Amino acid sequence: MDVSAFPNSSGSSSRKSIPRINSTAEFAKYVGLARTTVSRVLNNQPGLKQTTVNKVRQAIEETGFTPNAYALHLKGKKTATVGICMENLLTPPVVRKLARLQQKLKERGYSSLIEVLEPGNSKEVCRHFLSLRVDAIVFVGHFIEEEIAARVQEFNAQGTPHVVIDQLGIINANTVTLNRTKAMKMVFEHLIGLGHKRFGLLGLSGNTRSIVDRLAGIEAALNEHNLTKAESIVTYDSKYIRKNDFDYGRSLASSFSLDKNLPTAYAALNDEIAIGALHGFQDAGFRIPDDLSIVGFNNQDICSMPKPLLTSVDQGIEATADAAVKLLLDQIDSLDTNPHVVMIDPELIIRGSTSSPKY
Amino acid sequence: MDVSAFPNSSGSSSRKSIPRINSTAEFAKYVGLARTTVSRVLNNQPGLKQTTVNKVRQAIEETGFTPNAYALHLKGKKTATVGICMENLLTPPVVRKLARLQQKLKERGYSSLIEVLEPGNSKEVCRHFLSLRVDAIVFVGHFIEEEIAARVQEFNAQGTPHVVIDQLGIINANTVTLNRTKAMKMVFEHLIGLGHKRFGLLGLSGNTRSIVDRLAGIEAALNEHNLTKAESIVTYDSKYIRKNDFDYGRSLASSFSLDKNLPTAYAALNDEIAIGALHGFQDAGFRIPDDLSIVGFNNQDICSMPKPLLTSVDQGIEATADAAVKLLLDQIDSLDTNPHVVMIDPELIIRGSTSSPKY
DNA sequence: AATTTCTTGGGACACGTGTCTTAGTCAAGT
DNA sequence: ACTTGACTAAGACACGTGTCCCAAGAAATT
Repeated sequence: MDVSAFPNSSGSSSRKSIPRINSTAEFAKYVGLARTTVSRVLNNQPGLKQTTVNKVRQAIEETGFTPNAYALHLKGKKTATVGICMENLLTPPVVRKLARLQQKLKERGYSSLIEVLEPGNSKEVCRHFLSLRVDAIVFVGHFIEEEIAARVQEFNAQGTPHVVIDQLGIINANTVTLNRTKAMKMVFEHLIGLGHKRFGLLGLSGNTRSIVDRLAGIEAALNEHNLTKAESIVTYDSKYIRKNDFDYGRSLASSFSLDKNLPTAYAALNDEIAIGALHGFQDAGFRIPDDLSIVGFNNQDICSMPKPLLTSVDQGIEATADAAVKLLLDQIDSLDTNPHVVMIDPELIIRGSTSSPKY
Repeated sequence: MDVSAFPNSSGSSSRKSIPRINSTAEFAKYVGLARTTVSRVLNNQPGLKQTTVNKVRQAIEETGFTPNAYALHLKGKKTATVGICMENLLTPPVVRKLARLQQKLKERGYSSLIEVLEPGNSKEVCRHFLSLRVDAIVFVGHFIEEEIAARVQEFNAQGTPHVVIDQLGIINANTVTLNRTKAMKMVFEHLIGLGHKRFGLLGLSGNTRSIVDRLAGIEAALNEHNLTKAESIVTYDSKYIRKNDFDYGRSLASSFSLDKNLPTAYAALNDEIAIGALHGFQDAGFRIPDDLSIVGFNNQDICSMPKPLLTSVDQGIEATADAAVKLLLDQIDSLDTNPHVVMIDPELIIRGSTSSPKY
C-alpha cells in the first residue's frame, strides 16, 4: 500500500475559505439580517421582500448553511430516521432487502441508520437508536431468538414501531417473512411431479426456525404423496462443517456420488451450495438434469451462471421490503398498532437444472 | 402475498404498558427524584448515595429510558455520525466496502447513515447529511465526476471531513482507490509472461476514469514487451449492450469463438463477465486454460465457482476501507487537513483459468 | 409633509440536556 | 439538643431553532 500526497490542485482559487457557519445567528450576521428574518425566509413565511429572500438564498448557496436538524427535533420535528439492524452486510439476499428498504424509506422521507448486530449487542444497539429517537427499528435477517424477543417486548411496552424481517416466531412482533414452508412444499411438489422418489438435502439441517419451517414443507409434500421422510430423504450434512458456500456443495456432492443408490433430486439451503453440488456432480460424471435434478434457494444472480441454469426459489424480496415499510408506516402514523405477521409467497423459478429422471 | 393477523401472544402479561418517557424530567418524576439528581447519576458524577444510583439504574431497566442524543448535541457533544453516499447497494464489491467501513467506524464509535446517490441528487443528500451535523461524508463507488467535484469543493470550503473511495481524479479530494493501472499491468505481465501475444478485452471499453486507468495499465505492459495495442488487442464490446453480467460475457465469447484467429488470453471488466465468457468458450469447445486463458477482476466469491477456478485481481477492500477510515479520523481530529490520495496496491490471485497457451 | 402600509429588528420563550450554584433535608456524631 | 457532614432539591443558564410579539424603520400612499 502506497500513500502519496495529492499531486495537483487547481490552485488556491477554489479555496475561498468561507467561514464555517453553524447556527442561524452566525448565518444572519453573515447575511446582514436579523436572525428572525432569516428564520422567516428559511420557513417560507409570507410578508417578506423579494430582495431579502434572494439575499438569503444566495448566502445559502455561498455558505451551504443548513439549520441544525438536532435543534429542529427539540422543537418537536420528527427525526424521520429509521434504525436498521442487519444480520450482516455480505450475503446478497440480506443486502438486497436492505437496498429495497433504504430506497422505499427514502421515498417516504426517512433516513436509514444501519448497524450490524452481533450476538449480545442488540440491547446496546437499540438503545443507541432510541437515543437518536429513531421513528422505527427494523431487524433484517436471522438472530438469536431470545434476544430479538426481548427487544420486541421492550418496543411494545414503549410503543416503538418495529418490524422483524425474515425471523418468524417472535411473540407480538410485527413480522414479514417468506413462507419457507410453502417454498419447500412447492419445490418438492415440483420434484415429485417430475417423477422423483428419493431426495438429497444439501445443507438443510439444524434446528433454527427457518430450517425447521423448510423441513416441515418438505415433509408436507412427501406426506401428500405417500412418501415418508425416513425412506426418501438422504443427507450427508453432518460429514462436513457447514459453510454455505460452493465448496461445501462440492463436498456434499462428492459424498453422494459414492452412494450406490444415490437420490435423483437435490434441494439445497441456498444457491451457492446448489451450484457447488451441481459442479461436483458434473465432475463425478453425472449429467444434470438427465441423471440428477438440483434446486437452489434465493434465486440469486448466480443462478444464471452454471450450465444448466439453476432452478431456484425466489424470495420476493421487493414484496418483503415493501410490506415491511407499510407495516412501519402504519405504526408510525398510529394507523394500526396491533402486531401483524405478513407471509410472503415464494415463487419457484424453473430453469434447466430440474427434469424427470431418466433412470 | 397473504396478510394475516398475528396468531398467538403470550397473553397480556407482557404488555406492562410502561409509559413512554421522553425526557429526563419525566423520567425523574417516574423515579421520584429531582431531574438534576438523575442527570448526575446518568453522567456518573461522584457524591451520590448508592441506593439512589441503584434506584435510577433499575428505573432505566424498567423503562428503557435514554437521554435524547439531539439535546446532547446541542450541548456540544459530537454527533459521532458519518454519512455514506453509496453508488448502489447491489454490487458485491461496493457493498463489501460499505460493510468494512461500517464495521471500522463503529469500532471508533461512529454511526453510519447511508444513502444511495442518484444522478443529480448529491447536493440534496449532502445537505441533509450536513443538517444532521455528520462528522464526515464518504463517497463509495463511481459517480458523475462534476457532481462529486462540486461537493468536495464545498466540503473543503467549509472544512467538512470527507473521503472519496474508488473515484480518482477529483481535485483536492481525499481519495482512496485501487491502483487500477497497476492492476491491469500485473494482469498483462502475468499473461505475457505465460507466452500470450494476442489478447481479448471483455467489457473493458468506455471513457470513464476507471476504464481509462485500466487501459493505460494494459498499454504500459504491452509497450514494455514491444507489443502494440493495435496489433495485439481485440474486442467485441461494441457488438452488445454492456450489462456487466454473465450473459454479456457469454455473448462476447460467442463472438470471439467465430474469429478464425482468436486471441489466446482474455481480461474482463469483472468476474461475472469473465465467468460468463469462460462458460461460453467451454460450450464452444475450447479448453480453459489449455486453449484460452481468462482473468477476472474483483476476486469475488464466485471466482471459486467455475471449473477451472478464475484467476482474478483482488481489490484489497479491507485495506481500502481502513485507509479511508484513517483519512476520515485524521480530518475529524484535525491531525491532517491537507488532501491526500491513497493508492491501494492490487493483488493478482492466480488460479486455474490462466496458463501458457498450448497452441 | 403627513399618514398609512409594508418590512425588518430584537426580545422572549420552549424544547431536553448537563452543569453550576444555593438552599434544603436527613442521619450520624458529639 | 446541637453541630457537622453527606446528600438531594430546585433554580438558572446555554446550546440552536421556530414562532410570537412589539417596536422601529422604510417605503408607498394620500
